[in-house]
Amino acid sequence: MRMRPEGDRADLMLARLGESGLKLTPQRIAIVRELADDSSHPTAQELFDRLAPAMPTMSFATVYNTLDALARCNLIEARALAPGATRFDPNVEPHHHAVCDRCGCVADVAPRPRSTSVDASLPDGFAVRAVEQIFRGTCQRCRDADGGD
Amino acid sequence: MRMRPEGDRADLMLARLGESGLKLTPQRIAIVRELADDSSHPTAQELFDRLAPAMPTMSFATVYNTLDALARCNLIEARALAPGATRFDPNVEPHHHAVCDRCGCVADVAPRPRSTSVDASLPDGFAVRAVEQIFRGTCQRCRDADGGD
DNA sequence: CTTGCACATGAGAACCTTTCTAAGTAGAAG
DNA sequence: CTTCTACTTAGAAAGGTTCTCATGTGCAAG
Repeated sequence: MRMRPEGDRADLMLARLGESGLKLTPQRIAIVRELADDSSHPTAQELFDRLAPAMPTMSFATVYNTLDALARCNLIEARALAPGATRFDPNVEPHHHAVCDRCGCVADVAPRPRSTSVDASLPDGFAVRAVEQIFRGTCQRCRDADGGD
Repeated sequence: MRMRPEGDRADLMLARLGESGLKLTPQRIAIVRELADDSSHPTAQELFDRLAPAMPTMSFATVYNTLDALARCNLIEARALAPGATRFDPNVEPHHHAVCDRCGCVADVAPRPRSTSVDASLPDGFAVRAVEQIFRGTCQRCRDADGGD
């Protein structure tokens, strides 16, 4: 994974969306641009709130429809990292997550080379597609806040 | 982890609940007995449905309150293994999960000895409390069904 | 140009999951 | 018996997600 100039990933996602036979409507373009370079793992509500000022008539249905279409094209992944709202991740390369118990923030964690080897005692006949790791704990900010107030 | 005679784990959980100053009401006893020896990771709804025939007046609030109390006492854990309803797990020893993409069933996976060593590139200052692993894929049943129909 | 069609959108309803509230109940303490 | 506290209940309310359906838009066919 290397650095990309801004907008590059959004353009790539839009191109792939188009190739899949989906129309590049203003709403879809706005959602893709909002999400493409965002590593904060936003919820549908958060995306909607950010887009609302620029597109006041957009509805939740469109946000969910677009996120669903992006997920089908393997351009984003929907993640259940904690109870509550689903989070959407534009990073589809294998990687893991650190989730703060207190504030709920999510950070990407690079995979370890060996973490793909599956020698765990899986159920008989279970065909593994992916291995997800979630590191639960407390982020720097929350630890600081804890000591401070 | 070793085999336990039936009811043993339920009794242990009830004893601990009592020690925590909580009353052992019929509702709580029923919920604990239903959950204690169940490794299917049921949702609140599933528990409610199973208990309803025996306790027709019980409400969801009681199910959630009890699950919350059990979680606070570290007798169960609430898990977000997929988008949708939270699942409740009576196994509080460190372990991982295999989740079927198709039917959503969940099976426990014994932890690997080395899997607790955290040499991943975590965010600066992140204090790890626990490492969760989720193996995503397809269970035997769904693979068989796929070939069969 | 007009018509028809397939696809998208928008607004709100509907649905599911979870939490909250108000009122009632049971049991222990005095 | 009275009082106090904890618990339960039913339903309302609050999030999150999906569905419905009328409307709109762009394109292809006629």
